Order: sequence, then C-alpha cells, then structure tokens
Amino acid sequence: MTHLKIASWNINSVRARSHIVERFLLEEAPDILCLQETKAHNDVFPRGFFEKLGYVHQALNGQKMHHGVATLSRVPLEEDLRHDWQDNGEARHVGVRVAGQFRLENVYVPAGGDIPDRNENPKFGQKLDFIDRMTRWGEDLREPTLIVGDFNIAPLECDVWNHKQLLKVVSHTPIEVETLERFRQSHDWVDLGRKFIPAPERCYTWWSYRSKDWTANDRGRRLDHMWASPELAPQVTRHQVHEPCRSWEKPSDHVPLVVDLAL
DNA sequence: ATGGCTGGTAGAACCAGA
Repeated sequence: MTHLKIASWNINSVRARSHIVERFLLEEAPDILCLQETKAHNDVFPRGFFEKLGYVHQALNGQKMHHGVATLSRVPLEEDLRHDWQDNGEARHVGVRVAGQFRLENVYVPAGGDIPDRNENPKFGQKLDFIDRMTRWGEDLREPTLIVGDFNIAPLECDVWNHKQLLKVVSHTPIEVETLERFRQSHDWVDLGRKFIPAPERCYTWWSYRSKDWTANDRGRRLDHMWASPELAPQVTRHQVHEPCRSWEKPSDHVPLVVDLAL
C-alpha cells in the first residue's frame, strides 16, 4: 500500500509567493503540488526553487502575465497533456499520469468577468464554454482521475457567505452552477470537499483581498475543488482546507486543499 | 460595504482577478 498526499493551490503569482510556498511544502510535505494562476511563462518559472525542495518532476503550462498552471512532484509524472478548453490559447490546464495508476488534472477555470451575461460580457460565455468542452472530455474519460484546481464556481448555497446576495454575482449564478453540475454528471465525479465536509457545514477556500480583515465578516466562497472519479474516490482517506494560510505573510487570496490517497 | 486590494508589466488616468 502506497500513500500519496496531493495539494492544490491558486497561488496568485508563483514568483511573489515563494516564502509561503516554501513554508507550506515544509510543513505539509505533499508528494505533489498543483498550482494555479502562476503568472509566469515557462521560461521564467522558478524550476530550481522547487527542485531544491525535492519537487524535481515538473509539468508546466504557463504564459506571460496571466493564468498559468504547474504540477510539481516528488514522484515521477508521465504523459503530460495540455487542453485548451477555452479555445483561445490561454494556459489553464495540465494533466499527468501518476505512478501508472491514475490521472491528475490541474485546471484553472476562467473567472468569467463581472457581468453574468454572455451577450454583454464575452468572458462569461467563454467560462461556460470552457466547462462545456471539459464536460465532453469527461464523458469519454475511462481512467481513474483526480481533477483539482480553481473552478471559480461555488456550487452549493453553503459554499458562499450569503446565497441570496450572490445569486447574481459571477461564481454563484444558477447558470454557472448548472453548467458545473452537468460536468460533474459527465463522469460521476465525487466532490471530495463535500464528501468530507458535508453540506451545510461552512467551507470556503477564497476570501477577497479587499477586506481589511478577511476573518472579520468571513465573506468567503468555496471556489477551489478536488473531484475524484467514482472508482478512485473510496481511496481518498483525508481531505483538508488549510485556512490559516490566508493569514500568512503576503498571502494568496485562495488557500490550499490537500487530499491523502491510499493506492 | 462586491470592491475597499493585489500582482504583472510597462513606464498607465493600464489589465485582470472574482
């Protein structure tokens, strides 16, 4: 029996966050770290920084300025793939196979802009189309898979600090929730967050930078997720949201998620 | 009080995040 610990974190610039990434890797020691919003082209990605910490296997999909994902691992990775589910060249996905046993898909779903209307705001349409393409991919998926990342959607009423107030706010609109639910059904994905922290228990992974004290009103949303194929889900033995990271020095606005997998 | 902040890049009275 092998155990693997896998973490996912929207880091909001990998280069601006090395102090807290190092602290997290030393304290939590995941075998694999999936980062989103690295904001670094592959040419300037801090490969050596992660190699020194033991994460010598690296699958990168970065671009200049925005977006970007990276999967850093102590165990060998095979067959890295990069899907462009938005069909516009943005770097938002990298997928690998781990230990010859399962696929690990690292995804950064587009935020979708401010206005929840695809006619007034093309970015909102691109977000929905991204998830539709991901859904078609999921329908054909035959391997045990863990898909992790920033989905930029808080699906349940208890995934936001105020359901009624956020119904018209991008990330919690009914059309986004329905679109994400169709994706979930395409492969019978198991939402590990809610398997381990059942609704309606409070569970957030993101708090805005604009509040002086993120803990004061606790206006969070659960935007980051780890979903498992139905055959893989029973092998997940633990799931954690590392909320204290939101108070670390110069934090990301998202906190890391961690699962333990018994293989 | 859902933008009050933050990072990247340029050298902005910028863009994007969500």
